[in-house]
Amino acid sequence: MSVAYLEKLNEAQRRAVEHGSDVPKGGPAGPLLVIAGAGSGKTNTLAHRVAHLIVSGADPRRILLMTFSRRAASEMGRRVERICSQVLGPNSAIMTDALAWAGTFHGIGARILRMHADQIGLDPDFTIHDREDSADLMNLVRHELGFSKTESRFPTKGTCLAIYSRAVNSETPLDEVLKLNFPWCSAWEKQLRELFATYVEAKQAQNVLDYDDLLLYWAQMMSDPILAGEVGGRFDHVLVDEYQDTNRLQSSILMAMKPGGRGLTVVGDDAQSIYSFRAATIRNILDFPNSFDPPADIVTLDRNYRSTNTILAAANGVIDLARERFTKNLWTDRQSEERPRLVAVRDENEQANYIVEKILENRETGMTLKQQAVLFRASHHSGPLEVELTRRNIPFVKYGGLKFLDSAHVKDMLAALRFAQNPRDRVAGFRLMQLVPGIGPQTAGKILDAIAADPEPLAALQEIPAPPRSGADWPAFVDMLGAVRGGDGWPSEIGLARQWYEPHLARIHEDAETRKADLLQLEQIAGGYASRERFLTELTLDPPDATSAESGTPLLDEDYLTLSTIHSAKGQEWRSVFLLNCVDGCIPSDLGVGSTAEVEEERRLLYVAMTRAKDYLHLITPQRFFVHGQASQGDRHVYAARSRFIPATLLQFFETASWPVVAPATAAGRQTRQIRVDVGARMRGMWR
DNA sequence: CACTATCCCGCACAG
DNA sequence: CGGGATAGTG
Repeated sequence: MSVAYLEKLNEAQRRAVEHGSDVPKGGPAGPLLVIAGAGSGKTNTLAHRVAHLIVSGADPRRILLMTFSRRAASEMGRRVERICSQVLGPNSAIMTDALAWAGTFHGIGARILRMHADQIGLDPDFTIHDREDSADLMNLVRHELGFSKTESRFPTKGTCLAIYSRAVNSETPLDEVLKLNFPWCSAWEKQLRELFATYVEAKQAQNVLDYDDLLLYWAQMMSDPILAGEVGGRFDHVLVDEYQDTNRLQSSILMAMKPGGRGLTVVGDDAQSIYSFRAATIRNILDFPNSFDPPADIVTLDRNYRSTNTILAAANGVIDLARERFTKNLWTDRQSEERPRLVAVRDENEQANYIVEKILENRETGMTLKQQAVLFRASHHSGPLEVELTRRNIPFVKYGGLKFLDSAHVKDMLAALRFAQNPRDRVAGFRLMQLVPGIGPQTAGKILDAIAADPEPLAALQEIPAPPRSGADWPAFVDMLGAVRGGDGWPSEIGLARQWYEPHLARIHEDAETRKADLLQLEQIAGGYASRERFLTELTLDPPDATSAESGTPLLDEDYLTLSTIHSAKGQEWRSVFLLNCVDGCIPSDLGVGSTAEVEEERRLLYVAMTRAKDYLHLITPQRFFVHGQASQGDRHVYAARSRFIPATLLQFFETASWPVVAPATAAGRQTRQIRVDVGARMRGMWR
């Protein structure tokens, strides 16, 4: 079959798209691995493959497409639809249910678990804990077991959860996880085991699942042959994007869904693997071909359509120094005279000034803000820049870091809704009750204990005598829960919760007014969902990931600059990219230099950042850093050196510069003189 | 027992 | 700097 849409693809892309086309009626082909380098048209190829399957007769309702984020899933859906409608006509009935099963592993897991809840002894009304909720529950259990008062310090709730999560996601026994990833916690193995056992029991008693459970329960479910057949048999084709960032548990699920690999396609790039902290392992992608007999077919996309040859040369230079590599270098025919720039500035404030100046210069030449982005390793690195952008009235949207849902008042509101949804959810109830004046941890705990055993916990709550010091606030609280639970439907019930909450908000927070605006925004968002359950689930699995300078979301037609962590920039591209803090300590992060594997991942992170750029790339190296943990105007600082991932041998790929450009030193030039010898770095170098 | 004041440790990336 | 444990007060 020769179809117009195939002609726009290059030879390798086309092989990936047409793989298995000889199988009749769009039936499942053998397993396929697509190694897709940065900017190689991966999303487009995958979209074409899905569309091609549909056009060839596959049922779109029987296609499962798993992406790394929800955003990627909906983008894929749009593209597939566009391609299909070109071929089949805009009103073709086949598309009405197009890609009903596109989403993240976690989102799909939640959906499958609710569908089969009764078959695996799960209450389908379960609520889902996000990471913070999970940590809170871990903390409750930690207290209960008396581990918060141990003589030497017991690991914090976050560390406990990280250990637990790592063990689950990497399918590794606890002792090994401790030895490999958390050696400083090894002494607590016995206590941790007890903690985790109690944590699991608590989750079950409370009818809550955490992120890991969505995968774990799904994987466990697949060990039953009947259920495995049912779930796996629901899909003819299973396609997974960003396969380099999946973990053992996810690959187990996949193998259980499609044991022979028929209908299975995975796409990824080992050079862009940056999620090992979530237990992702590139073994998944490397071992994929030989997990099957006969082995999977492999298609490699190594032509880059995104970046200029000079940017690509620099990026290839960086990744060439990686200890282990499995993919070939990318190539392009986009010629450019301009090499990427490596710019030394005095400190983070100068870095902000430099970037603002260049961004405005770019805009003068016709490049919109939307075509430009500033990337960074850690969310807080953009602090000084955000201040400067705000001061100069440059609109921006920031991805990554502190989120809308993390603020206390939003969490309070969600706790109210979640407790109404699932009154056995102790984390929600515990948080919520303490908002009532006169109720603290003790009272809240006792009330939760008292209602926990009752099959109708909210009814039991009505019967409980008001705590002595809570006065009229108690009946108001109980009434609110009843009203929200049995209220006149979604989304009006969120208004009931807000009306109850507002006086408490005003009492607890100084800046109640701005927080109130957030709650109204939450209510707006809530209106877009069909039910309370859907709202809570979707919000937990797909939290809004951007914050903007002004309150509220910026208008879509407005021009704005993108600020993003490198992790959140995955899969994206801009004409001009600036990378902040390209120095040792930031890239690699000083927290990530413990093992070779960690350092190698930091290198890939730099590679991912560099390959986001189409035409212009600036790596900024501030030479002086103000250290954390001092007053905002304090001047304790350290000197930083250029990232170790750009050694002298790679300087040939860059245009190096200092900024601001200074006049030759004069007697008065003392304050602006450039650093000529980084003595601090040399001294440190003596020991490495 | 709730609530506030103080001191100390540890710290990213995110579904 | 900010969460969290701890001490002190009403």
